[in-house]
Amino acid sequence: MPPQASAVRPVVTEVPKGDTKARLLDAVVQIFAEQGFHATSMRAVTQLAGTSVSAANYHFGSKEELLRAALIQRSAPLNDLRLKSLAAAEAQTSPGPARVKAILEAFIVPLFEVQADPQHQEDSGRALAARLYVDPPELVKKMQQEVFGAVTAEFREALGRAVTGADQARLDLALELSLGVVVHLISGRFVWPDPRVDPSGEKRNEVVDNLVSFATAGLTALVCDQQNKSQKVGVRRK
Amino acid sequence: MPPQASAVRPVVTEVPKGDTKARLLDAVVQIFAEQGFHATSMRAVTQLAGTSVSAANYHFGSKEELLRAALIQRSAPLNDLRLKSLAAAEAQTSPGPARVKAILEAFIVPLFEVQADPQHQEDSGRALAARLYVDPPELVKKMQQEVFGAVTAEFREALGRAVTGADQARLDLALELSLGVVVHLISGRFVWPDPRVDPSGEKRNEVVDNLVSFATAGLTALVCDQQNKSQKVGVRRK
DNA sequence: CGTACATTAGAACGCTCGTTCGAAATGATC
DNA sequence: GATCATTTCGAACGAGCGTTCTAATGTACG
Repeated sequence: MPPQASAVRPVVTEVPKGDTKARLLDAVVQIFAEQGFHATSMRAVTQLAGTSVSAANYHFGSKEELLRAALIQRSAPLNDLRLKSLAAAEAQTSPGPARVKAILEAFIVPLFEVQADPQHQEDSGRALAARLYVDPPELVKKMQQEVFGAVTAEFREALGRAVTGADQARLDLALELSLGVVVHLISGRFVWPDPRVDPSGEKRNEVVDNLVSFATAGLTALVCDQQNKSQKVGVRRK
Repeated sequence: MPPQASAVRPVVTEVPKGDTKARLLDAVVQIFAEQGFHATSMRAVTQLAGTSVSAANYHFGSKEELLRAALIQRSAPLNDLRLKSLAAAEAQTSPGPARVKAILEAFIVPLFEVQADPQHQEDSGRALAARLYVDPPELVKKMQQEVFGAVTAEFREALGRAVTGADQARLDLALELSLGVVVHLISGRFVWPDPRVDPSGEKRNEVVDNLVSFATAGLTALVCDQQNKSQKVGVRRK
């Protein structure tokens, strides 16, 4: 960064100008997604962004506010895509509610599509969302609700419409469990097919398909098959 | 190991004597389960254990070794209970493999039974296991494999016997997803019925029942209903 | 040119972290 | 009682953290 000043100066362009804020947002997303909140240091973030910690605090005020800004920015396209997919699913079966599988599809698939957005080369958008569900609560839980709460509520209502008669508590539990499946798959524990042996992403899509099927079957079993209420499991036999 | 030589020793009792190691193990489990590895400090642990950081390092050498010792100690009863339950499930349908639901039951329910062990008043054993799947990988992943790997492999094989013909990759994925459901439910994100309004634990057991049903339905959908391979989902429509 | 403004970098602050060290306790053995 | 290993503790070290302060940039307008 220092020795280009004299130069011919063909453009300037590239990275440097006033996009420090943008680079900081990119960097914090990337590191936070990989490491979690506690392990994400301002120095690591600013170094990755090619700037200084004081610049970061100048623009965002604090580490927490920096992360919040990044979350809001990054979650917007995901939220849009989810809501659009949900609307499409409901329109397809209108009048009448969408099928359960279509709803879950609208909830899950966008998580793996935003990744394909060429704007953000990394798949850190996904890992970011997962971190939100995985990091120690107090700090991050509020942001999670702030960023995803409204959209999740929409899906909850859509599911309620799709499976009339099921009691709300079981549906909430089922939705929570579905969320768990997604989070676990995203949170880096699962080893995805190597892009080099799966360039078309076909195998990755198959995994997503299976994920949707798994969640649909599980949720359906809880909220539709009411007879399983009788065949209890022998918990706490003592 | 040192101070049992004198034998008789009717009193002394209470907390103080040579059980510093035990108290440290309790403390590190409790805090790590709540906060994760990075947020767990030696000072917090030793303060909770009523001793000093130097004592902890004297007994265990480092923070990492302390956690490893705790994990090994705490996972042993869970592993035992799981394997015993699995053996019982397989014996019940012998000859011939156990049913899928029975296997998953043997895998999941013990997580919620060790908690009832009066020896360990806290339910931190569960949260501990969850942390293992949720904390940033590098440090903890090896411990996870070290502590749970063998038993998980046993269940994988049992499932392979139960659903003959399913391809291994899908079964692995399904098992991974089932694990995800459990982890998510355990990891503190889910708000359990308050023990004060549910003293018998009945509602908690109901949640566990539903958890098993969910996982069974999801897993069955992936590895048994082979026809769902055709009705693909529209991922990555671009 | 000079002034005002926004932006950035570097140094320093106070704090907590894991670890280490030396000196007190403690208890068993002679 | 003296000796010795085991155990515990307080103090300190160096490192990293988030944040703040100050000075140095560059840029736009009079």
